[in-house]
Amino acid sequence: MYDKSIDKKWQKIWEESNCFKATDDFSKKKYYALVEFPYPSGAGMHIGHIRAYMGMDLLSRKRRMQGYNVLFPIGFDAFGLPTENYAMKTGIHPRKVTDKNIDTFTKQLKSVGFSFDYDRVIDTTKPEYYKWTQWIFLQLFKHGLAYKSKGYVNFCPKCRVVLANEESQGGKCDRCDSDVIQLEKEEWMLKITDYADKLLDGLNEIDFPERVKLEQENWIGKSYGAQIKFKVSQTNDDLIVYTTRPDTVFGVTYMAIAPEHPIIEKLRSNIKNYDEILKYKEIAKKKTEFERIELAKEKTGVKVEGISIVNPLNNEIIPLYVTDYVMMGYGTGAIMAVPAHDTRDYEFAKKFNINIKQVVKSDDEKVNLDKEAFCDINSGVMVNSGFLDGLNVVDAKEKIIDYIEANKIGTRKTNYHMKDWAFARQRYWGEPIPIVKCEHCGLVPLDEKDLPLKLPELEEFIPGEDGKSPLAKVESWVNTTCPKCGKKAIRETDTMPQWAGSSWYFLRYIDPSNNNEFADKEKLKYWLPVDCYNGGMEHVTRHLIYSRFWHRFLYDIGVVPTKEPYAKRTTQGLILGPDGDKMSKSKGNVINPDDIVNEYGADTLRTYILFIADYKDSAPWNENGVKGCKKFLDRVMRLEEIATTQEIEDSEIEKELNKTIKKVSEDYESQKYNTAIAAMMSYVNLLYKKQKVSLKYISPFLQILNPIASHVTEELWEKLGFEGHIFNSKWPEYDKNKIIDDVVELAIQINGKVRFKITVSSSLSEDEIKENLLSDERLSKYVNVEDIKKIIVIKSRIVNIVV
RNA sequence: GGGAGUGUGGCGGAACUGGCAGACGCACAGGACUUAAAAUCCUGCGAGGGUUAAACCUCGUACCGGUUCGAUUCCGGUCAUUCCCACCA
Repeated sequence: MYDKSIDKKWQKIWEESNCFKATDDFSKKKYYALVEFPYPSGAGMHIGHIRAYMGMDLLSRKRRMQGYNVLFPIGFDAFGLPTENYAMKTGIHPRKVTDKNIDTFTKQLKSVGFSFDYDRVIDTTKPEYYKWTQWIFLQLFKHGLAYKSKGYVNFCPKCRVVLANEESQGGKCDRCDSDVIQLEKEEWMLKITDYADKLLDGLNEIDFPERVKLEQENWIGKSYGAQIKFKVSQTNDDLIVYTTRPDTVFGVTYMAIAPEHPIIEKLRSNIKNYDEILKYKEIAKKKTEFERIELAKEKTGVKVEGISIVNPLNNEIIPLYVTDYVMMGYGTGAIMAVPAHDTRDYEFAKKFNINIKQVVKSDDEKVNLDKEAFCDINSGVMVNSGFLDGLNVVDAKEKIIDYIEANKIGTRKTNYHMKDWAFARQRYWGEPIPIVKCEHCGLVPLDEKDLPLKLPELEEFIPGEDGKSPLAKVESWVNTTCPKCGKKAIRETDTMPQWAGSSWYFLRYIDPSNNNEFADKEKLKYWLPVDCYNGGMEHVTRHLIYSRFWHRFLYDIGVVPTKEPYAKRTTQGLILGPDGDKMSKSKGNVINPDDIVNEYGADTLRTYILFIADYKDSAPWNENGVKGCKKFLDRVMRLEEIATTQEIEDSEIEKELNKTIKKVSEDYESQKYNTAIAAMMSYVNLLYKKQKVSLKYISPFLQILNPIASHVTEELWEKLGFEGHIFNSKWPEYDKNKIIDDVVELAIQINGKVRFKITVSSSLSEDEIKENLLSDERLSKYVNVEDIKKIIVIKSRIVNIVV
C-alpha cells in the first residue's frame, strides 16, 4: 500500500542529496523549464498552483532522465497589495508577513515533491533582487522609455492606487472590484508602445498557442488608416482626426470630439455655449468607464455653438459636437463622423437629427439606411465621393490616402490599441523608483553604484487621501541630495507596480546571487531562451507582454542574447470546485492541497491533477476521482507481489510495454497527461492478468511513471532491487519492431454499417483481403457478390463494401 | 457589439490525418472472499427492441441541413455555454 510515509522518505533523500540542482556545465545540453512563480498569499498554495507546476515538474524529470542539464527554478513574486493591506490592518510589517508566507509555501511545495532547484529561490522583495529591477528601470529611463506625464489615469478610490489599463478592465479594479475613476495625475509611464511592432513581430518566431498569440495581437491592436487635418472655419485652427476609413471622408456630416479635448479651451472665446459644454464635461467625468460602456446604447452629447468645421475634400461646412462616445485616450480624441457607415455615428446622428450621407453602395438589396448603418467593407462600391466613385473600398482607401498626402491635408497612420504602461503605485510594499527630483536638474537617476535604493523602515502603511504613497511621509528618506549638482532634492515616493519584479525574474534564476550584474553573460547565453514556460491564460495580456517587452529592450541594449525570452508557452486550465464553479472562499468550494496530500499522499494528488482532464481545459474537482488514482497507485505498489526475478518471456506484455513506452513518451511531450496515465493503467491491468511478471517488464514501466508518481516509483524501484535511484536512471526507449501487430482485426462495413469482423494477417495486401472477404460466407448473408459496386480498404482498420 | 473556444453515457473524459463512438477512471448493479463490514478480486454497465439466454436489429456525439463509400471530426445555419476584448473611430 502507498502511504505518505513514502513521500517523506524520498523527499528527505532528494533534499539531502540536492539531486535536482542545475549545474552551470556548458558542455551539457540544457533544458530550462519555467513556471509562473507564485505570489505568496496568506491563504497558502492553491490547487491551481499544483496543476500549473506539475506539467513542468513532469517534463523536468523526464528531461533529466534523458540526460539534460535541467534548470527548473522557483521563487516568489512577493511585492503587492494583499500583503500591504494585511500590514495596514494588523500593523505587522510586510517583511515579516512575506517571510512567513514564503516559508509556508516552501513547505507545501516540498510536500508535493516538486523537483525544483531550491538553491536558486528568489524573492522579488529582497534588496539583492530589486537592486536589479531598479537597475533595469534606470536603463529604461536612460533610453527615454520611462517618462513622467500628466494625464488621466485609472484610479481606484478604495485601494487608493493608480491602475494600468490591464488592471482596470471593464472599469473595475482588478483587486477589489470597485469602480475605477479617471484622475488627472502626474505619473511614471513606460513607453511600451514604442515596442508594439517588435512585440508583434516577435510572435512569429516563438511557439505560443494560437489563442495566446491572438490575444496578444488583439491587445496590441494595430490598425491602419490616416490622420486628416480639418480646419475650424472661424479661426483656421486644425482639428486632427484619426480614421481607419478615410475612403468615407465624403460622407462626413459632423465632427465629434471627446469632452477632454483641448480645443474646447483653445477656442473658448468663440464657443457660444461654453457653460453648457463645461457642464457636460463634468457629468462625463463622473461617469466611470464602466458606465460609459453600459450606457453605450444611449448616445449623449452637446453641439458646439459658434464653431463649424470644413471638410478638406469637398469644402462642406459641418457642425462640431462634444460627446463621450469619443475617447481622449485613443487616436487624437477627435473623429470625423460618417453616420451612413458607422453604427455609433449612425445612432448619434439619428438622435441629434444630423444628415446621413451614403458614400458606399451595397449590392445587397436588403441594406436599408433608414434602419441601420452599412458597415460591411467587403461588398461595397463608392458613390457620391467625387474622384473615388466606382472604386471598391480597398482601392478607394489607397487612392484617398495618396491624395491626402499629396495635398498635405493628412498622412498615412498606424495606430495601436495598446497604451503606455502606467508604472507607479502609491504604496509602500514595492520597489522604490530610483529617481530624485531636483529643482535645478529636474528628474535625475540615481548613480548605479548607489543601488539598491532600499525601502525605509515604516510603522504605518496607510497611503494619503490624495493618492500619495506612504513613503511621502518619511522625511528622512524623502529628503536627499541631487546626484548631479549636489543640491537639495527629494526622492520619488511612488513605487513600482507588482508587474515589475516578474518582468525579468527568469533571468535572475540563471545567476541568482550575482552581485556585479543581474546575471553573467556566459550563463545567459547558455541557458536562454526558456525552453518551455507554463502558466495561466490570465497573464497573457499583462505579465506575458510586459516581460517580453523588458526582455526585448534588454536585448536591444545588448545585455541579453535572445530577442524573445520564451521559446515555447503552454497553458493549463482551471481546476473548478466540486460544484463546477470557480473555486472561491465565498462559495466555500476551495480544495486545500495539504488535505489531499495528508489523506491520499502526494503522488495521488500529482496523478489525479493530471488525470482529471485534458491539461489545457478546465475541469471540476471530484473526490472519487482522487480515490481512483489512489487505487491505481496501490496496484502499482502491489506489483511487488507478482514481480519475479525469473526470466519469463511474454510476447503479449512485451508488445504492450513497448506500445506504452511510445505512447507515454509522446503524450508527455504534447501535454496529453490524462491519456498517458490511462495507458499506464491499462498496462498495469494487463500485468495483473498474469501470475508472475519478470522484472524486465516492470522497471521501464516504473521509469515512465516516475515523472508523475515520483515517490511511489522510487520506493518500488528500491524494493525490487533495481540499481541506483530511478530519478537518474536512463529514460527507456521503445523497440519499433516490437510494436507491430502480426494479425489485425478488420471491421467489415456494408454501405458504411459495420456487419461483422474478420481477423487477418497484417501483411496481407488489399487484393488478398478482398479475395479473403469475397469467399467469406458471412458476406453472402448481407449481399450478392454481383451487386457490389466498390470495395474500399483502409489498412488495418476497415473494409467498406458499397452495393 | 467584436474575437476565440466548447457542447460526446449517470459523472470526469477517450477517439490517429475523415475510418469499428464511449479507451481509462468514477458511480452504480450482481457475484467471490469474510461471522460481518471495509479493502481486494471477478462480471455487467449509451438508449430502445429482441431472445429462456445469446445471436441479432434500430437509434445515438447540442439542433437542422450539406459534402463523402464513410462525419464526433469537414462545410453552412440555429441554440446553449465559457473565456478575452470592448463606443478602438
